[in-house]
Amino acid sequence: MQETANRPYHHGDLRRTVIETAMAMLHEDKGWQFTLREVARRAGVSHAAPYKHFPDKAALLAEMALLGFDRLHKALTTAKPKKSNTLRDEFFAVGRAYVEFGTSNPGLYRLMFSAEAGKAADVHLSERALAVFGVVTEMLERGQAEGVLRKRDVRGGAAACWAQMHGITMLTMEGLFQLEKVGPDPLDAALVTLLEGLENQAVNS
Amino acid sequence: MQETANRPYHHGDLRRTVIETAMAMLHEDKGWQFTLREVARRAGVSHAAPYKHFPDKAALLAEMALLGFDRLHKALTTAKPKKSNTLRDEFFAVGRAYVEFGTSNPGLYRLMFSAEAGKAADVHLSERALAVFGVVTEMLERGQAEGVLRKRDVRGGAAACWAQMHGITMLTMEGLFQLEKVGPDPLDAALVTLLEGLENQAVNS
DNA sequence: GCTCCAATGTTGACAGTGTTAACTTCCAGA
DNA sequence: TCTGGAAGTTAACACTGTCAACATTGGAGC
Repeated sequence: MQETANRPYHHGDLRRTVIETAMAMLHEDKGWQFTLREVARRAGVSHAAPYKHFPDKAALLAEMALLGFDRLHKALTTAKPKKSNTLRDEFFAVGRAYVEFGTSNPGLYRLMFSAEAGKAADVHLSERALAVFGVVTEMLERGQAEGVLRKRDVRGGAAACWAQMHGITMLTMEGLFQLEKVGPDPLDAALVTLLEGLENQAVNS
Repeated sequence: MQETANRPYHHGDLRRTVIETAMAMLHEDKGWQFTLREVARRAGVSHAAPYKHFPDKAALLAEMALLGFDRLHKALTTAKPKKSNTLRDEFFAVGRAYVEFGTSNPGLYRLMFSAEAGKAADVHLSERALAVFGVVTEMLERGQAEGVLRKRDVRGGAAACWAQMHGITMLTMEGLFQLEKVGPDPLDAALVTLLEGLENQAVNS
């Protein structure tokens, strides 16, 4: 991108390039920090060019956060087993996919839940962000319909699930779940505990 | 602090003042961002003075994070009911205190779990940070000893608890738990679900 | 009591950042 | 064909973290 020789004056698709470059930089430094000027540099464009596409750095962050929620949503839905499996399998598949997403995109995941990104636009209240929540809710509804989970306000259970997965993810990212203090497989332990709190005790032995 | 007239050349206790000022600024902007120069300004001291007490901004952040863990630890232990209450009461008291701490110190809480603070020194692996984990572990051990909680590797259960509380706290801070999507009292719902996942089903009805 | 030194505070500089304004280039629609 | 506006550039501003060189001081050792 650096050869200024034959590069046309107009980039052509700078908006997308900026986002992609920023995403790539987020992947390198897990500190989820990147500089707008460096993004421009890598895109082979002057440092003020991005401002023709984003009013603000915060706007770019918000956009990226939304993109992150899209990807997370996709990761969860594709992880969900197609065949009519037991709810337990689905539960673990989704849970593990959630944590997996976070730990393999720590910078992006951090950004998605950071104050800077959320403040700009109401990222977290957007449909794209809440779609993730929807995946969990659907799963619980199915569980209740099948009688595997106890009948309760689904929303509360979904909140518990979300919180649990989010918590596990962040603590794993921080390296806290690799501690011997936390036992051999804390991720599974946490998921089991959560699931058993949701289950219908009368049915499942 | 701004009157340069009678202020002595040496501040006397700048280290503490810097930390306190930074803490105060953290409280104002929930964005957990503050600038070293502004801290110095408020402390009535030149912009380079803090460098005589902290090698780095990261070092200051790390120190503040550790202080945060101390405060959280204290908040949890003082919230724990003194009288020999039921475990359930203790559980809810500690859980609510945890979330309460986070939501009333969002900047500090964010800092405590941010990558920047953790990277510098191994903040999260320090005894002061793990003391918080100890509170949860103790609680679960008591529960198992009393037969209220099912006997299992305590560490896994403690991991689940910690993750759940951390998750609830962050999602609450983000305003996600004020959504109608999430039901009337998501905090309690999440805690109940967690507790019932830990409980010994044979004993409790 | 005096002296000197190390700790503490100050000043000035440097590179780098986000952001804006004024200017250029170039494509698309009249 | 002409032209207006979208897209990119350059130059500047105020700000940041950090460092080196300098100033001030309280206190340890004589």
